[in-house]
Amino acid sequence: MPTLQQAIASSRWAQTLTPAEQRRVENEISLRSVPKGGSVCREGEPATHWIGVVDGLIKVATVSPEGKPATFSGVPTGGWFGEGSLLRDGPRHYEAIALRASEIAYLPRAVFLWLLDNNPRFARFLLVQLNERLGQAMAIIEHQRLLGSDGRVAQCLASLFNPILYPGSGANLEISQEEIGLLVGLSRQRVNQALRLLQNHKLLRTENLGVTILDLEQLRSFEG
DNA sequence: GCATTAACACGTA
DNA sequence: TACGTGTTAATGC
Repeated sequence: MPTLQQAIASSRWAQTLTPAEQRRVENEISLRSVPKGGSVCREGEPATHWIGVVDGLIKVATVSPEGKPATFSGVPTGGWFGEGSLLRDGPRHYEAIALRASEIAYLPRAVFLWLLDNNPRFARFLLVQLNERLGQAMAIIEHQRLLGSDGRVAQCLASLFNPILYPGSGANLEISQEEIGLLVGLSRQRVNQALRLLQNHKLLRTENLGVTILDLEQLRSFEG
């Protein structure tokens, strides 16, 4: 169970803060334990907080009117999201579900905007993050319809390992094959098959609980 | 063909 | 014991 200080220290943007800014963040941030399958935030509700994954794994998705889920991306430990809805000051266009028991941090909108207005380094961090997300979205659009299941698994893992968005993770990520399946919309067995194929191509190594990336670039451009 | 569910054995925390 | 993994067989689109 992480403390407030550990939660803040694990976030890269926190290192841009002045002592005074750090104090305000510590005072106003809140932590919540979300059980596996629990809701982190709901589609349609007003965006009141910036949301960080202190520990765990969540997926960000929408549900179509027919009930079909569409996953945008997974967010592992160390990731922060929801800045788009905060900047627009509108309702969230997506929901977030915990894929495993997770510790989630909520930073109030007022503090987020205050940091954005007063700290250029924080603003720069946000720009880099937004730009990186845009790149991810483009990659999804470009590949989604062209790739088979193996390619989608490769893309999903490559985005989870994005060193700019999620610096803490390193080359190894603790994620079960079932969790990957939930992210990309495939069965565990099919994910297992895709992982073995990618392992044969020497792009990654499967471990007992998780995967180690050997070649992020090749993984990102894998087309099957 | 391709993916899914169900079922089983195996290894590890 | 509980969980994740590797594998196979039957079923559906």
